[in-house]
Amino acid sequence: MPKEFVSAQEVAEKAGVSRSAVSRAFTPGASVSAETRRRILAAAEELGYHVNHLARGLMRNETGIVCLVVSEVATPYRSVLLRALTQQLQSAGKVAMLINTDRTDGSVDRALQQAIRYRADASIIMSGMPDKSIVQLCLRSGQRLVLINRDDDQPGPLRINLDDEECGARIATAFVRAGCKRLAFANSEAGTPSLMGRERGFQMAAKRLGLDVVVKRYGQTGYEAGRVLAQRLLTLPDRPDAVFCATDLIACGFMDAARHQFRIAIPDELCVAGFDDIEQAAWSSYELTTFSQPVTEIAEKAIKWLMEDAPEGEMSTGVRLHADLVWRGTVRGA
Amino acid sequence: MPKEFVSAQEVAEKAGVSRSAVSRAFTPGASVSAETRRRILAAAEELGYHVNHLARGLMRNETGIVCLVVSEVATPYRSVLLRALTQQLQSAGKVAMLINTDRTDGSVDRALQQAIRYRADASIIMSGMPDKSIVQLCLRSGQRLVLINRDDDQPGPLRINLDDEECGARIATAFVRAGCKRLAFANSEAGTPSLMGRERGFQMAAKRLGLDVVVKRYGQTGYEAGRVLAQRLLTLPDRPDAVFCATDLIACGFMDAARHQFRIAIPDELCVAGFDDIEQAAWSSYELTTFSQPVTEIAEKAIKWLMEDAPEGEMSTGVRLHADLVWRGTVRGA
DNA sequence: TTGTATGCGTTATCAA
DNA sequence: TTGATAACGCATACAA
Repeated sequence: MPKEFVSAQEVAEKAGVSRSAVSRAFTPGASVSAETRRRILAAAEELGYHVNHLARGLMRNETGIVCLVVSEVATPYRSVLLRALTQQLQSAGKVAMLINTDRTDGSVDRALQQAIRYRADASIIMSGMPDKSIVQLCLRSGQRLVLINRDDDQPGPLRINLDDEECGARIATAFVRAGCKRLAFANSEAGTPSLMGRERGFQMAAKRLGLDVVVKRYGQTGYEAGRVLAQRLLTLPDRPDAVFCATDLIACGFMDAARHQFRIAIPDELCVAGFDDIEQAAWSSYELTTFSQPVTEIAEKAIKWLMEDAPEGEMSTGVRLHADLVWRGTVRGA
Repeated sequence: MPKEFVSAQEVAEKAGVSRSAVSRAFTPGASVSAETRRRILAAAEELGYHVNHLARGLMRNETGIVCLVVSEVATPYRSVLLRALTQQLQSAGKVAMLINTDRTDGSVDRALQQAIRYRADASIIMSGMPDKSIVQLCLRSGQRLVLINRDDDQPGPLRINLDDEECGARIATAFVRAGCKRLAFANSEAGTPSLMGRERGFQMAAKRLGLDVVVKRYGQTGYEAGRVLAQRLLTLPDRPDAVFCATDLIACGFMDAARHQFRIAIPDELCVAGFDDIEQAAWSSYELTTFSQPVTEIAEKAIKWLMEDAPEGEMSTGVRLHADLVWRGTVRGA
């Protein structure tokens, strides 16, 4: 039980070489003869030796650790993004350290401190916003930072965002083309830049098309919020005939309330659209028209950037990706 | 940009003390005077110093890292379990390293090798089964292992399982009490011990009650499998009037097909039950009667065990937790 | 190609 | 309570 891990020293002795030889045998591109290398690997295999990445990180100033900072991992969209990131991280030879944050103050800051303690090569932030000072500290320490869907203007980190405003505009046009007159936007109170961007784009496009939008905001971005928002929007004297929901989860809650509680037919009496394209959006109980988050592309951009030698290109200022509109059954006249 | 992390040495110089003093200031329970400690912490704060956990782990033979080995993170049940584990890990002062596995051969083994390379204090396996030899290696290295929902009999790791067979029996009884005569079980081809346990318990209890069970297995444990299984079961000459689905996702797919494609009323013409109690099971489009995975309890047991000083109690042989039956609307006569 | 010597940032031991 | 010194396991500059 209290037996320790086997070290390079033991392998060296068993293979009858020096420990530097062992080190070289496990370093790609190092200068070792084929025969020595073979003997060392055999000894290592037999002893169950595995390079200590902590010690290696100490020497190389590169740990291979990438911190993933995220709240609400259990949410469909978040977990899909998490999967894409960890998978691509692994393919790139890195390893993911997962840090859960909550809505409390300083939660993200504490996560980044953890990243620093483990000397992570980079951190990818999917929730919340870190304090400027800690961002500066990370940057000074040579750690790379990626912010996903958190609009921010301080230079240094790579910022990956979507064309949220444009999406809002596109779905507004689609609603109008479907003959809808009374537009509504069902948002959460979270007020993150992406959510507000969708709201803004939707509202402005509607105004351009000569329509007003009634906006309600409630709770978080989940199913329950959708139910409550349905309650508030569908009891209005001038009931909306088209609703753009800030997330798919909100849309699901909204649709369930609309159908089962208000007996409203979708899309005949009410058009609905969401955002994220979570798995449930494709389920036949919903068949939700929605915008798809380009998760794979997001993960690619993030990891490519943090693997680069000199990330000081113009890319580091931020990239804006396109979210495709996925036509399903909740908006008339595809 | 190429500026390095700040070390204890720099803090020591700034505070006018030795680096051992700095080390002690950051070690709970070490012997430092209040005044010295204050000065050191002030200097550290100003310089942005954070203890290097890699170096600390090297000395202490304890890294604080716990590896989470899992496939299909993006699945509702898995992501909820993942959240519970990471949260409780963090509360316990540990940090989670997430390793994604797939169905390919040796995937879990490679994950555990990664755990060894980073000298993880423990690994928690939620998917697949590692090879005996690598399990032995982990154990010999002093690494603790937890297997969640993977039945296995080799001693050493803590094994956490549910009372799957008993759940199968309980829902069989409920179906019979609801007046159902033609029982079916919708399983995946994955054939994991937990899935097979549910099938076995269901089947045996039905036999005791004088009924046969028609079993179909297809695909993985997701929504699509449920749709296909509905196709196969609901077109049978002697159509089932009660189906126990191995997972909630299968149940959702099954119900959607039953309702929208076969126009079958649930629960009037068909009773359905699932397993996991994922969030969607509570959505009003499903209101699925199901068994709830005691995720919090699972995480508690796992983390308590791997934090213990001497885990050599009888607990290490394995624990079996109880899954509650959550009554909703898809089984008649609650 | 190989071995020797040195350093990475920390904690533990010991003497003061 | 404090400081000097020796590890921890590894990678690399340098000499052979």
